[in-house]
Amino acid sequence: MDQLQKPRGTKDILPAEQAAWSFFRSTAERVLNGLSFGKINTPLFEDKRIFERGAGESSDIIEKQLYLIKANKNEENDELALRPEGTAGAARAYIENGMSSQPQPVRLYYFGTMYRYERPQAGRYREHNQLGVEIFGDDSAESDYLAIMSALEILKKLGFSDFNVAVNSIGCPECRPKYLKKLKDYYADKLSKVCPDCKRRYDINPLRMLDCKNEECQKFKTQAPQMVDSLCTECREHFQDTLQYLDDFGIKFDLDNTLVRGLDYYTRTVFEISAGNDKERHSTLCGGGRYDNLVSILGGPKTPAVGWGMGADRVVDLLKDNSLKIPKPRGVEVVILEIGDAAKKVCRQLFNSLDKEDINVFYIPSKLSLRSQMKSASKLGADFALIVGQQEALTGSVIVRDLRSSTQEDLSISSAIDMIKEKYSATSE
RNA sequence: GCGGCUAUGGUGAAGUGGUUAUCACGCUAGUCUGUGGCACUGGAGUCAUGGGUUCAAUUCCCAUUAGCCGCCCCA
Repeated sequence: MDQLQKPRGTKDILPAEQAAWSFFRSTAERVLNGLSFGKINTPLFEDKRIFERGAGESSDIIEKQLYLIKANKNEENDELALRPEGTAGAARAYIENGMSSQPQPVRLYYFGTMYRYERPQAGRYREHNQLGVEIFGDDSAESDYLAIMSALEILKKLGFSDFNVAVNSIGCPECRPKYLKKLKDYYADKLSKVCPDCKRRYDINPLRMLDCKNEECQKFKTQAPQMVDSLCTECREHFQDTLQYLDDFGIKFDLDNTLVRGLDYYTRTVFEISAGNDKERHSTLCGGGRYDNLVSILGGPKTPAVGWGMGADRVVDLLKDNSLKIPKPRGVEVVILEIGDAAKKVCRQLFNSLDKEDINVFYIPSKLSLRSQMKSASKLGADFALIVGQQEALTGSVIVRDLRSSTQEDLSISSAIDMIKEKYSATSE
């Protein structure tokens, strides 16, 4: 038979990698629970209009990357789509579950897979895991700060110390169009001198022109109008407040007037976080911003909100690359080796008393030689082997062998139990 | 979606237009029969898939698939 392979851009997460993943998840949950975020799970797929309306039909994510699905083979329409991001679904859930009548702000977080049809590369998948938070119902800069701070806090607790935080404000539907017009007016008579990429950007996404690395374009960039100078009063004040919070709490950031996000629902604050050595932000770890109009676009009450998404796969990769300390899960701690039926009774007793103490004991009687049983014990990765054979059964003793140091001693049954108990009560947290 | 590079046992690597395709580690079976990680002896690869060129292809060519890099975009 042909061997089939996994779909492009997906991956298997094997047992060896699970420790890093659960470290990421448990750290994130601890931090977020501590900041009064509540966890929410939403469906993997939604009515595709949820995404279209929120992210914007012309955005790359919707236009080119959306996975459309049919409910079944006979279904004509593909009105469902795999979620390409988590915010729209969370906003839909906020509305549908009447969370607007709960005490505001409502702080939510989620963890799950996202789907985007695009060309895979390192740190870029068609199915990837994302951790995200959303804060609904507060338009103050406090929440912008809380959002950014919570992301950094998670990264710090994971052991990272060096990242880039880029912040910008892209204004609101009032002031943003005015700025874009200014920018295009500025470039209008320079189009012939600008690089081909920028010519293209002029129509599609003029803000990207500010980000051009081409040499010819540099001289125009410095003179170009800046978004921050074009913000309306409310937006400017909100942005200043946000930056003030970051300053006050000693969060280092770069103002980046070229920072724009790929989803249409963003307003005002936008930010991205990348690893310290990734100044260009080729591989963003976390990106987000404010989206004050999304809830009403999806048919809910006018509700300001801010949130972010974090690429779990990228963070986990980085954990491994930086060889940060990842707590190991408890495996087998003690193995009981029974040689001959005479030892059965004692072995049961040992198993029961250690199992009760929540020690991970592996006890499956085997007829194999002591030699091969020792081999298996070694392969199980146990710390201790308790060996009971004919002789021990007769004298009521047990051999306690420390498999790490290869030392062993002959103890009575009760002192053997006590010794093991002590080992694990002292070391286990 | 565009351009480029790559593809050899589980992993990492050699290598060749022609009889049994190397090496390390790992895995596995056994020897040593009351003591593991040592030692020794074995085992496992249709050289990504499908075509083509050739007397002959793992080695050359094409396509497909997948991975990686750049662009685009983003998590």
